[in-house]
Amino acid sequence: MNLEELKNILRDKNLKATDQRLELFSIFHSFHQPLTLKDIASKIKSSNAHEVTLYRIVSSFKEAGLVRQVDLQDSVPYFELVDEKHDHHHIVCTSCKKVSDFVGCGSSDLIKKALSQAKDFASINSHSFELFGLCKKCSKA
Amino acid sequence: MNLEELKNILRDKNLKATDQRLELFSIFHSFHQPLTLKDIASKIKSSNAHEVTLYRIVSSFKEAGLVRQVDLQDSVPYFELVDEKHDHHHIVCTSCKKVSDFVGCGSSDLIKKALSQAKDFASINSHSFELFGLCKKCSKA
DNA sequence: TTCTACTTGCAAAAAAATTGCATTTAGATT
DNA sequence: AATCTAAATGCAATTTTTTTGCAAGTAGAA
Repeated sequence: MNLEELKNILRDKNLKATDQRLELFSIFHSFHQPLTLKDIASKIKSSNAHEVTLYRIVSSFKEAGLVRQVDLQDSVPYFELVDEKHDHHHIVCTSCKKVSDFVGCGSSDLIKKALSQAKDFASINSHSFELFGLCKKCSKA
Repeated sequence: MNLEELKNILRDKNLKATDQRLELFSIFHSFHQPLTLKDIASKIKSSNAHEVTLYRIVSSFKEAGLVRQVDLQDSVPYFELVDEKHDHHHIVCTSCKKVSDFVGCGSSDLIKKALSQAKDFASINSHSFELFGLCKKCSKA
């Protein structure tokens, strides 16, 4: 997604394209991995964005469908850009917290299977799938 | 798992089998669905367990591997008993928060696939997989 | 029954998230 | 370019959630 597309999305949601929103978006974009609010605060500290503002921006991005909240079993919420194109998930090292990606969890078959089991559900709109283990470094140590 | 097995597990972890721990376990056992700390507090209110104690018990159960923390995208942490036997996951209605189960996400194949993609990872020990959608009631409304 | 380490209750603190309001600003309108 | 208005931000304060320290209580071993 480029700057113009971003501005259009924001405009559609009645969100103004402020410097801080653009900076936050570009941080997400350049790190493309899940970030905590503290991660974001440390990276954005050049400008003097207030912590409350980060909460509000992240929450508006979530509502706008730009950002998704991810649970990496680390007791703090992580956030990352929504990537519609890829069925993209995470592998997390429970020791050093390193995060790698993987693609293709085959969710469409699983969703069919799940709906056939759970007769009381009509449709599935999203899913989470994360793997937890040890990276090679931590595995040796 | 019966009472004796539970006591043995607690004993192995140097955890004493107190009334509150046994009651908390039986709550998890009888509801067998993910519960928040508030859920637990409301169900246990017969006895006068202090909120802090619930935090501590849940956290000790987590460390003991009895309980797992589950993210249902509801901004509060949920907890449920670990069920080693079943590869057991949740379908959550994003409207009314109803939770159903489904079994068999085929994680072993996915883990193989993921490890072949993420060359920097040695092993996977656990995974999360939850589906979010609409139950039939909310779908009609 | 006694003893000791683990547990709990209570109060308090720390951390995380939310809210109200005055000021500022993006971007539409003139 | 100047003006206007709804939305955004900063700041202070509050609320909610989670953690901590310590004295008193208790499970379970000796």
